Parts: sequence; structure tokens; C-alpha cells
Amino acid sequence: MENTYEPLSGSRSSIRGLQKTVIEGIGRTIIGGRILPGEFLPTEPEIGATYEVSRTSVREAMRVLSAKGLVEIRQKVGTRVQEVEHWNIFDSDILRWHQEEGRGDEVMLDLIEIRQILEPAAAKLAASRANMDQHRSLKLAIQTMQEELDNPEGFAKADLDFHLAVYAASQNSFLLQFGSVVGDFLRRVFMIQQQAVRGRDELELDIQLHNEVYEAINRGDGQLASETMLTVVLEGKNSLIKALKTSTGTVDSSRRGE
Amino acid sequence: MENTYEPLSGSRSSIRGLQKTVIEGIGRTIIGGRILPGEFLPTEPEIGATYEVSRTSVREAMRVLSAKGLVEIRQKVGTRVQEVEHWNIFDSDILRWHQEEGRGDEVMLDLIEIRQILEPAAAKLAASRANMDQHRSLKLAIQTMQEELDNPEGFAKADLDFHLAVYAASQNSFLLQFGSVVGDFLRRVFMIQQQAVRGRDELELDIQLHNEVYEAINRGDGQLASETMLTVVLEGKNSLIKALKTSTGTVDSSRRGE
DNA sequence: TTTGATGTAAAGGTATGACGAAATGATGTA
DNA sequence: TACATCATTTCGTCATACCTTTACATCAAA
Repeated sequence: MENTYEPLSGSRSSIRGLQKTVIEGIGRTIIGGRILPGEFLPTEPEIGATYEVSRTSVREAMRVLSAKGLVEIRQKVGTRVQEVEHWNIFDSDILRWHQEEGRGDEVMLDLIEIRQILEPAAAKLAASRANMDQHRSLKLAIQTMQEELDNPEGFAKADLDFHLAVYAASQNSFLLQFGSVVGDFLRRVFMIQQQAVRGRDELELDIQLHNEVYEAINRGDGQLASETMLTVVLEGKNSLIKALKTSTGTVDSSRRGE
Repeated sequence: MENTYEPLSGSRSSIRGLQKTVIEGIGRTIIGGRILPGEFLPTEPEIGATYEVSRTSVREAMRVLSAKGLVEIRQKVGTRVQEVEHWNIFDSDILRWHQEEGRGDEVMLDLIEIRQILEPAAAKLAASRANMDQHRSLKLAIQTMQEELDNPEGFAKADLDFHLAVYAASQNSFLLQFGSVVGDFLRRVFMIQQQAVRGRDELELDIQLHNEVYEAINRGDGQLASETMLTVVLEGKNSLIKALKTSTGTVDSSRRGE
């Protein structure tokens, strides 16, 4: 089996044509908070008029948004925005919309938090379960990182490939899916992280860390794989925060309850 | 013979009518492996004929399945089943179909594995972030468990509520969503777990463990909360495996790569 | 006043039939 | 062989008509 993880080049979102216009439009409107949970969308004919498409297309678009948990459609009542906890954040489109609507930062921080939890665990599982192909994928990803040192995009993609390979090697369907869902978003995060990296040395250090994870997995040393992977994620976190600070001024970390 | 436990918040699947027939039918066909990834579904008119619905309904159903990642729709080519890694396993319907198609066991084991990873971490986060309301929810859930000792369904629901409350208290949007997605499925798992429990004593022991988690969170002791929560999950795992063994004979744990 | 049955209009749900658009593969041409 | 062209197939979109559900108002009965 070759590369199971996607071209990943252009976000081929499987949605095309007119519906896409509506889906993206309404989706971003909701994520952007311009229609709040509990509030109603215009009626189907009205949306159709706004976007200049037929009711058919509007309806198909609504089904998609409904499947993503963004809206609830009820006969006679209308279509209304669901509460945030129903939004399926494990959805590439929704992640992207968050970013495009300027709400990417908080999602990124939550994502990093999850990765701190999941990736060390995935690495540990991988150490005892990875098969031949998966070992190869890991090694290949690291080699590619080395080769793409001067090409941010290529480097980010190779970086992503490594992490996806770890998820895959964990042989857990949820972890595999998580990687697949978060992939596109993560690649963008990796691009941002690189903005905070000063030179080749730091990048090479990063590669070195990745390599240590690989070798630990290779040796079947789950504990070490887990610890090293945590370091990798934390390093990335630092770079990310640094990058976000310089670009947006501050990182809002005061939003938590309590 | 599922369904009928419904009264909770967002558990009704928002899909109704004729489309539902098609969605459920095709969805289960795919999850059940009767049409394999890469293979084609019948054309839209054919599906319409099979289910005796119009092409309109078929198309709206297909959009939903497409949004769930089960199928890929391409003009002129047709609709084909996607590779498994595209299936959005973080989707209540898909989880349910897995169970209804007799593939629930492997998913349950993967789910437990994830819970071993996520829930201790969530408990740790909750210990430093839970707000007043969330503390109350935790306590209430435990009280309800106590009250519903003799009612398996009520007990399972209260158990679920506790775990969901922990996810919510972690204040991480991914964890929150994970709970919401997995909720229905988890409730069924809890029901199964109880089949392996012999009497009130074991249930009360379980409550006691939950209470320790609550108190650790209450005291802000993240480390202890994490460790105790792990115990809770592992206890549940044992019960589950015991229950699966007696019902299906064996638990397939030999599927992993290697 | 409260409760319950009833009617109705509003919104989505379904059905047809027609045509457009795109991708595939065969056909034709250099 | 290589490339351009075209016909076919299947999904994509549209317009229109009618059905189904249900929130809400209305009115009758307790």
C-alpha cells in the first residue's frame, strides 16, 4: 500500500459548484458568529434569492450543514443555528472556516492541547504495533523533511506526513481519523510555526527530535517514544505561540472559565 | 431494537422521513461492508427505484453521506464508497451503524483505548478549570447514579452525564465535542458494562471511584484526578470485556498489525 | 381561568421532468 | 504514436407543483 494519506495539495473539498457557494457562505456566516446559535436562517427561498440559486441547491447545501451539526432543520419551524457543542469540530471544513473567520487562534491552542495528549499516546501505541510499511513511512517522512529544509511548504508537508504516519501506526481507528481530519489544518499550523524558527539549525534540531521518536518506535520503546513525542509537540507549541505573538500581538489565554 | 432511549437533549438524529430511509439503508450497507471502498453505488435513479423515492430525496441523502465521508460523488463518474480513513468516525450515526452491523466490538475497544488516553487528561484539565456550574454537574451526576442503582438505564445515563461533565469541564472544544459525539454510543457501552456487574456492591464501588475523581477535581488535584479517572476507565474496560466475552464468545484482539 | 380539541397557515419535504456541465472513453486525424 | 474531437453517461441545477408536519391561534368545554 502506498501513501494512504492524500494528495493534500489543494483542498479538494469534494464540494463543488453552486452548492459550495452556499455552503461556504452560510458556514462561514455561522462560524463567524454573524448568526448566533438559536437564531434562524432565512427561509430556503430567501437564501436561494440571496445566492441566486434554486431552492434545490439551497436544500442540498442545508443538508450538508446539518450533517456537520451547524444547523437544525425542522419542518414548519425553519432552519436554525445549533448550539456550539453540536458543531462537529472534527471536520476539515469547520476547522478551515474557523481559521478564515479569524477564530483560528483559539482552535489552534485547543488543538495543540489535544495533540499533547494524543500524540505521545499514539507514539507509544505505534511502538508496539507499527508494521513494516508504517516504519517505512515514518523514515521516509523524516528523509523528506531533511531534503525540504529550504522549502517551507515541502517541509511542513513532510512534517505533517510524519505525524499522520504515527497516528496511522497506532492502529486505532479514532486516532487515524483524527489525523485525517486535522491534517489540512495542521499543515497550516506547521507553516505558521516555521515563521518563528530562525534558521536551519533549529529546523535540523526539529528533525533530530523527530528522528528520535522514529528510532524509539523502531526499537519498540513505547515509553521513550511517548516522551520524545511530547517534546516534539511542545517545541512546536512554543514556536507557534511565538509566531502568533509576533503576528497578532497577543495570544488570548484568558478566556477559560473559573 | 435499539432506540427508544431518546428523551435526552440532542439525541434525535434530525433526519426524518424518506431520506432517512435511504441514508440509513446505504449507510449501513457501506459500514456493513456490502459495498467496499472504491466500489460504486448504483446511479441515483437506480437507488431511487430501489427505495421507491424520487431522485430529489436520493440526492439529498447522498449529500449527507458525502458529508459524513462515506462516499465521494463525482459528476459523470458516479458515487463511490470512500476509503475507510475518510469515514468520519466522530459521527454518532456512523458509530451506531457500526454497532448495528455487528462491528461494534472493535470500535468499542478502540473507543476504550481513546478514553484511557483522553479522560484522565480531561480530568486533569478539569481540576484546574472547572467552573461552579460544572462542579455542580459532576456532583449531581454522582448523586443520580446513587439514586438509580436499581435502574440500569438511569444508572448508565447518570454515568454518561458524569463523563460528559468532565469533558465539558476541561474547557477544550475538541474534548467537549468528543463527548457529545460519542455520548449515545457510550451510553450503550455503559449498558453493556453493567451486564457484567454482579451486584450492588460493585456498582457502589464504581460510584465510589467516580466520587474520588470528583473530589480530586474539586480540590484542584489534577494528578490525582487523572490517576483515579484512569482507574475508572480501566474498571469499565474490564467489565466490558467480560460482558463481550460472555455474549459473543471471544473478543477479537488479534487484528492488529505487527 | 384553565384546559383541551381543532383549524390553519407557514415552512420544510417530496415528486417530476427538463436541461446543463463535466469527465470518460471511443473515434478520428495528423 | 500522439493528439484532438465528440458522444455518452452521470451528476448538477432549475422550475413548478403539491404533500406533510407542526407551531400557534382560536374556540369550546370543564
